[in-house]
Amino acid sequence: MTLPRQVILEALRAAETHPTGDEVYRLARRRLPHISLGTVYRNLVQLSEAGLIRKLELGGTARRFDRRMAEHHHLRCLECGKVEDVSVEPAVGIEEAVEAESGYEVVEHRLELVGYCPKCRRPRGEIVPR
Amino acid sequence: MTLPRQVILEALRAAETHPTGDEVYRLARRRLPHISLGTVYRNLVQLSEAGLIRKLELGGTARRFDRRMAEHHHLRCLECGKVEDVSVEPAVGIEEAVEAESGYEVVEHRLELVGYCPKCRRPRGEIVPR
DNA sequence: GTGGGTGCAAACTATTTGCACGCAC
DNA sequence: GTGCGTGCAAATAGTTTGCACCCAC
Repeated sequence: MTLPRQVILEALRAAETHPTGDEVYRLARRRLPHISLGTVYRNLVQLSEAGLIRKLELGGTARRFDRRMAEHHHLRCLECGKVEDVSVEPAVGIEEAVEAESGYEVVEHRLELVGYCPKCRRPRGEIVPR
Repeated sequence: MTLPRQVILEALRAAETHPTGDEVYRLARRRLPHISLGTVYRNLVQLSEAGLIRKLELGGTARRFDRRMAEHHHLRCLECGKVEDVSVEPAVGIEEAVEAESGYEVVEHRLELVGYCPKCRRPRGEIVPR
């Protein structure tokens, strides 16, 4: 556990959000101004392989990283890009059901809800094509 | 509806899979050898905005496109990258539940299962770290 | 002749990788 | 001195965009 790795892990754990690699880089640079983007990505991969953080693959272009390890799901705002956790677990038994149907060995499932967060919601009745 | 657009749409509709932009490009080039990647992407965006195809944002690096417009979910093989449709709908009422909990306006939800397809599954009992 | 669509190439975003160096052991 | 981790920069993957041209109207 080197210093850059420590800083990256703490930055991620302190973050309210689910930062992208680039955001982690910016956070880490506050404490280590000379840290490189390569180091950040290498450590994010390593930390997620070590089971200390979780690598998310949600919609949108960038990957995000999550300090929570427990199984949970995500809610993403289409306007500001913020990603929040959702506590509901609606898909109990889904993996087994799909295994039986498809012949796949199902490892994991991911549920992502997308919409507009309270701040970015349009006032009622206003219809804006997006 | 120009010829390239027609070819792209038909390529996608004929495809068994959920091709990435690049795969659509390769398929389209069979009939239009001089078509450009830019044209393919522009038309994929346009077709999805016109509601003729669906743009998927699943895990993994590339975006995929889907000829099916009805709401459904996906099963992705971690080994060969293939993406199949899943017919189960386990998340009835989830959008409303999450709206009530979070204050978001939920537009859509996406469920993705990941695992290993019948071809890529390891034989029983063999434990291979991946 | 105007406008949308095209091919080509360059730009762009997010991520990964090659390489030389440096520090801990 | 060996080896892992680092900073830097270049490479890569996937997608988007600028530009000049062409063709239908």
